Amino acid sequence: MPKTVDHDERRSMILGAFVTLVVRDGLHAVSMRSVAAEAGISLRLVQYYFKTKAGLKQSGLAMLEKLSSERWEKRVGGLPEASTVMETLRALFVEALPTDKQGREFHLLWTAYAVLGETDPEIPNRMIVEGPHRLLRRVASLLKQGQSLGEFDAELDVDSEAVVLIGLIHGLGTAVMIGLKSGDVALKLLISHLDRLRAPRGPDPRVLR
Amino acid sequence: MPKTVDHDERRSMILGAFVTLVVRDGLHAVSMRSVAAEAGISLRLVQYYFKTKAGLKQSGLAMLEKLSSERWEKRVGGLPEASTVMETLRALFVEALPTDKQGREFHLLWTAYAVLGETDPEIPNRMIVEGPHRLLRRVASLLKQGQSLGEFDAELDVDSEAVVLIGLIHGLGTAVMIGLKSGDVALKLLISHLDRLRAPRGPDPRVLR
DNA sequence: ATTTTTATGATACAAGTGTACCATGAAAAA
DNA sequence: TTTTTCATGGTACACTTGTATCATAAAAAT
Repeated sequence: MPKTVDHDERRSMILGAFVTLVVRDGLHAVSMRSVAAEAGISLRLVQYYFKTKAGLKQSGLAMLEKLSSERWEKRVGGLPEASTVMETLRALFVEALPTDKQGREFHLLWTAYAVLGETDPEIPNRMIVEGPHRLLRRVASLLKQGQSLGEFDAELDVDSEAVVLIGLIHGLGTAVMIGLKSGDVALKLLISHLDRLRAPRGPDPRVLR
Repeated sequence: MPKTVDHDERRSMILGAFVTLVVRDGLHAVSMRSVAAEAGISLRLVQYYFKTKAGLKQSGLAMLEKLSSERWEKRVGGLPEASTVMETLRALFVEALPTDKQGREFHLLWTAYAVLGETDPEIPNRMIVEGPHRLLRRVASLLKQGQSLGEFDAELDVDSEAVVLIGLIHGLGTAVMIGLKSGDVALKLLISHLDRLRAPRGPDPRVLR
């Protein structure tokens, strides 16, 4: 092999340009040529590293999924050792709501893919549903853990509440995106909703009273 | 004027073809020519009645908004005279969730436009936010009415709860669309959520405690 | 009966699209 | 040193796109 170039690095560099363009012009408006131009390379190279446009779009979605997973892991990892489940979930809200530029980008990207996946057979449905499903299980597991620690009402059906939570996250996220409500308000509403799930009576859950 | 053709009828006929194509191929894939073919007319006529493609897309969104308003009015109007606020809201859920074909179409269309509006300057943001905003006020007003009738907890901040409700409707709707959860489950979750807002203790709310 | 207006058809045009193909420098393998 | 393999450039092809233009049947207005 000659030039010994790092394919993975090359690919993620191109995907960076891809994401930039999707955010700016919309997923539908991105072309092989525009990606090449944005990445500062030739059209031929975009073909070389992704073969087809469908490949590029699929890789874009896969990368989106991976990146968001990593960010979430990192944020949870950065939490203090003795954090409550409540605090962990709050961190998820901050991460998932489109409050900052990164959050807006993610929401836009994901929703665009969700819409595209509804009509485009080149985007398999499982690629869309996979991420939310993982998140769903994770939230349910957190709620269950919170239940056993006495943070949340023991009567709750954690699976149901998890669905409601991620539905609420996405729905409020969309409300923020279109400018119906601000990110701050959405976050506050999400937290108040979570407060409703708290264990009844007793200010400190760890002290049984 | 010669042929004396009904422009409005013509336009809504073409918009019907437009919607059919958006649902089948996605908003991004609809072209002037495909709309013409689907409507069984010539390309020239699509131009004639909508001038430009931007005009077609804007009219599509406007029609979507109008149709959904009308459907909602009709459903509420069809409710029995003595319906509770709770029942009215339940009717909204059934109408808004993508449970049947029509519901799925609406959710897909609206979300596609919301995504498009994020990057396309030809779709003014107010056209996107207008519908949700009207719905928001309506739900808030219903909740308030329900409060004064004793159906809902008097302590509730109805405006906040309205935002949570429409966020939940949209979020769960998306969950149904991508196949994360079924429409039945989503509806059940929405209703249980509404139950949480019920007035505490007291079987007959109209009799004070 | 002539003129004007309306509704429609056909088509041309420039731009942009994804993909395929051919060429080539350079580095590793032989 | 020759040969093979990899990374890249350039470009051509067949389509599709939105829009503009020219033409015309027919009906209303004059």
